Formats: sequence, structure tokens, C-alpha cells
Amino acid sequence: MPEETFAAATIRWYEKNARDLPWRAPDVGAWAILVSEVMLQQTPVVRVLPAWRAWLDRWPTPAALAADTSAEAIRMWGRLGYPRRALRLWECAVAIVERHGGAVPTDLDALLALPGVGTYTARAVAAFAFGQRHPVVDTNVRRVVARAVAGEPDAGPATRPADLVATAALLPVEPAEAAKASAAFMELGALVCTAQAPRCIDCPLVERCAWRASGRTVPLGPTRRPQRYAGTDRQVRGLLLAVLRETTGPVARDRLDLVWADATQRARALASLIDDGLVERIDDRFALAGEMTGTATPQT
DNA sequence: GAGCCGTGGAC
DNA sequence: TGTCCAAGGCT
Repeated sequence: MPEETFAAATIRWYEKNARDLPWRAPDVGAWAILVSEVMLQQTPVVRVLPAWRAWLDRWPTPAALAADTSAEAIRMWGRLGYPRRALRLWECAVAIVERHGGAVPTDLDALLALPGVGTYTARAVAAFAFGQRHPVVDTNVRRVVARAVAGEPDAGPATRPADLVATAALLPVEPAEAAKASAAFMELGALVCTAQAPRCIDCPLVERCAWRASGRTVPLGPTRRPQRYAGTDRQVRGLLLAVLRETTGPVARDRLDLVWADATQRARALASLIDDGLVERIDDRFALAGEMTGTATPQT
């Protein structure tokens, strides 16, 4: 009897230990899965759960979202963070309607061409929504593969082609099993093979983990310093956008002036929001982009 | 490819 | 208070 593969062992663990997340239910469609994947980009599951339900309750199809304004999408995004994702998701819905008749495309290249859909998300949708056999490589999978297979303490900072190749080599031949293996690797990285304090005692791969065998080496050299947040343009952007989210219609400039004392940084942050397409200027006032769509605008 | 882009919870 | 982190994408 051949030795159980990494995938088989992880799938067995997954069947018993996976979280009961609503976007994994069998009757969930591709749009709902796509929305979940975008929301989960850099945002924890517990915060995505209520936002995902509310979003799909309001916009159950790409066409429904595309028919609404980008401003409503940005507003509905609330405090999930990285609001450019909301704009991209709205643009994505528009593109799905325009290019694909309102149905989420099944082809990987067509998915990759959608706004806000990159290497990870395209493969996640192709695998989890359509059962295709693609390596789905996120930060969890990269960490699991780096440790268990390569024996390294952690993965590189971004997904590389080599990561896709290494993960593809682990996938079962049968597409549905391959998709399940990807979900299982992700879950293992999220629950057991965590960035900090991995729970190797609960790991189904511990017997054959290369990193474990090497004595759990510690990374060499200087670790990358995390990006700070307090006092940055990102914080100011967040404060500005919060005002616009909570207000319907344009806001006067002096109201935005209240959120941050430094006028230079404030102006820079506001300009970057406009540049990103999240905010629009109407005369000397400001609103979420698309706020005035469909509103009668007097022409001079 | 390094840096930028939000937010809130855990420690 | 400060650090680190959480299913990335884009330039």
C-alpha cells in the first residue's frame, strides 16, 4: 500500500476539522464565491461573514450590483478595509455583465481579466465554484508547502510561478479532489500551520513535515519590517472616506478638514482618493465616486 | 519588484 | 502604546 500523499492526509483532516463557512455550502453560486474571495483578501473571516451576507442579500447577482452605483458599493463595503476592493468588485460586476452576459466566466484567463481578480482569486473561483483543477495558492498554502515540503520556516512575501508549480505537484488528478485539497491546505494553514505558534501537535502532516524534521529552524537575516499605519496617508484616507460613507450626497471641504490637522497630508490623501476613483469632486464639494450618477445635474 | 493600499483584534 | 497579523492586487 503506497504512502498516503500530502493531499490525501490533509483532505482527511479537513473533512473532520473544517470550519462551517457559508460560502462553502454546496448550493452557493460562483458570484457569491467570488464576492467572498474578494472580501477575504487581507480581511479576517469573522469580519467578512456579516458583510458577505449583507452584500449578497442586496446584490444577489452581478447584474444587480452593476445596476447600482459605485458609491453604494463603496458605502456597503463599510469598514472591511481596502475600499478599492469595493470599487473593483463593482467594476467586476459591470465587466461580467458587459463581457459575459451576467454570468461569472468559467475560463481562468477570463477570470484573470476581471478587475480586482488576480492570481489567487481567479484560481480560487475556478476551483471552488467550477471544480476545475488549478493550484490555488494563497499565503496559507505557501506557508504550508514551504514548511512541509521545502523544510523552510516560511514562504516568500508574494506568490511566484514556482509556488504554483510546487502546489500543482501536490494536487490529486481528479479535479474535484484537487479543489478539495486546495481548500484543505488553506484551512490547515489558517488553523494549524499558522504564521505564529503553529500547532504541530494537531497537524496531519507532522510525520513527514520537512520543517519539523529539521527541528523547526528560525528564519535567517533581517525580517521585513511591517508597514506602519498610524500617521500615514492610509489612515487619513480612511478618515476621509468614513465621512463620505456616512453622508449621502456631496460634502463641503471644510467638513473634511476636520478629520486631520495637517493640511498638506490631508490634501494629498484626498487627491489620491480621487485619483483612485473612490471619490469625485463636484464643484467645491466631494462625494463617493458615482454618488451623483442618475441625479439631475444642472448644466451651465 | 518593492511599496502602497484599511481595519480591528490579539498579545 | 506598539507590534503583528488576516483567503491579495496593482503599479
